[in-house]
Amino acid sequence: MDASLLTIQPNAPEPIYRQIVEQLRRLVAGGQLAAGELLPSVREVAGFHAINPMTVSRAYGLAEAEGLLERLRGKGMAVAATRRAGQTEHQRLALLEPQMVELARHARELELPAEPVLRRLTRLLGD
Amino acid sequence: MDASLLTIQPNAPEPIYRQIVEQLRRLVAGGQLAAGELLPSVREVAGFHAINPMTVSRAYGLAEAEGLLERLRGKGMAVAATRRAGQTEHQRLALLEPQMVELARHARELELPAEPVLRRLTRLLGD
Amino acid sequence: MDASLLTIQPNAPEPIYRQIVEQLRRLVAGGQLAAGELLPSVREVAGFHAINPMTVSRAYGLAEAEGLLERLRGKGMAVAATRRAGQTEHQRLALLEPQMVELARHARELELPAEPVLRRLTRLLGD
Amino acid sequence: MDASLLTIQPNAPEPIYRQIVEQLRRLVAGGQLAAGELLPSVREVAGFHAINPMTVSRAYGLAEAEGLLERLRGKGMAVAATRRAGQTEHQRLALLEPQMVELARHARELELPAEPVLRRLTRLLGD
DNA sequence: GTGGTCTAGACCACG
DNA sequence: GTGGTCTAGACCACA
Repeated sequence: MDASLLTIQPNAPEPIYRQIVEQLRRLVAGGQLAAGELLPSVREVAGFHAINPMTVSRAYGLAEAEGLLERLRGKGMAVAATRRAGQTEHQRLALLEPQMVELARHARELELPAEPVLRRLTRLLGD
Repeated sequence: MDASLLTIQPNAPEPIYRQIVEQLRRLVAGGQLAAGELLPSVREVAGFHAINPMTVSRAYGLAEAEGLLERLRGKGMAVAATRRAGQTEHQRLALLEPQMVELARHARELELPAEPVLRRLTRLLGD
Repeated sequence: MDASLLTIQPNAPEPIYRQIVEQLRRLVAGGQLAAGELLPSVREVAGFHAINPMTVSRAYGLAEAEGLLERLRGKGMAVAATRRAGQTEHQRLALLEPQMVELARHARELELPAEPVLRRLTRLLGD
Repeated sequence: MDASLLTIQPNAPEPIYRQIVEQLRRLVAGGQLAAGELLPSVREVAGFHAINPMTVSRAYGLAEAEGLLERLRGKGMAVAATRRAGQTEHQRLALLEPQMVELARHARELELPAEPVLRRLTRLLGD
């Protein structure tokens, strides 16, 4: 995996370390990161995105704690071998559920009908 | 307007005062809060949702600073008279854009095709 | 920047947090605070002037909201990088306009001729 | 005296009742309101400026308390007979002192030289 | 170390 | 009745 796979927004309200952890979760669930695959080093990620190494380290640590990653001594962090890549589509969709619920609530507050929202999302998802 | 119009999630990562400000923005843009309409008092909102009055006051203050609300001395806060109720659908959709972009990015990270995401959202928006 | 650069008058009708915001505006516009410069920490300012940290925090937060300052996570608040230090003299003079208009109105109400007012101000500005 | 002599800014941070009291002080000191002169009624001022009668009443009450006005039974409020109209220029200038000091401080914070400030004020005072 | 959020409560200003 | 300001202090999040 390459450091450029991660998207970091330093000024987002979402803290950086959590941006990383959550992206890792999705990339593993979606199979873009296969079990056993080696992650870029803390220094590499930190350098590439110009962020504090401690922040990356913290993210890796949390991902390890939840069983997403595992530490390979002398080699770095890798996707945990126990992770079967690619959960079912249904399981992956469930990870998006909270965000979709919130989006729907906001659309309702804006008195937006479903149609334009779906049209715009169709375009965005089509990329 | 009634204090029950606001939805507060005390345990969300989003701070309460910002939840309020952002909901006000959407409710005003969507026309559910008309220009000139009086908002529930700080104490009323605080009591109803069992939060500290200062938290509500902070939200109202910020909304005033950005020109969304205005203070009617001795009467309370009202939607700013300069706010034309109900922007165009296009303008309201633009307020959802960042959230939709993020949702699409996450779906891509999960390697989810567009179809199941749109199907689920159609249901959620239909309510 | 040093905490002593700020002048706080605890008994002025102008609330403390706004005294701070407005001083920051002028100091940045005047170039005494350069873009990127780190501000004294909340605790430092609060301690130096014997006021509550939250009061300072509130001022910093508002200044950030209006794009004057930016948060450097873990390091503190700094003058926003987008702020070009030192606007033109004309722009800075415009920031004084409301106060000058009000002063002139009061002089007129007092039936004071221009001459003694200008003489006194010349002295005050000469310091 | 006519209600239109008073300038009211309902949205200024300065509370309305104090705007009135301070204007009365200056108009009396400057001689535009002569000792014994009758003021417009509370209702008249409130109606003309579209503000709450209680606010005007409070201002009149305070002005009476400090000996600026006096209540003439059945006739209304008048400038106190003991007020000699027109203090010396020096005394009137002293009433502007705090505002001039503050203006000078702000100019210094803006790194503005005396010359453009005085030039602008000359124009404003000349009206 | 940095700032952020929230609370509980006092007190003020305004109408 | 309304909102505003400030305090003291707890606790969290981030680097």
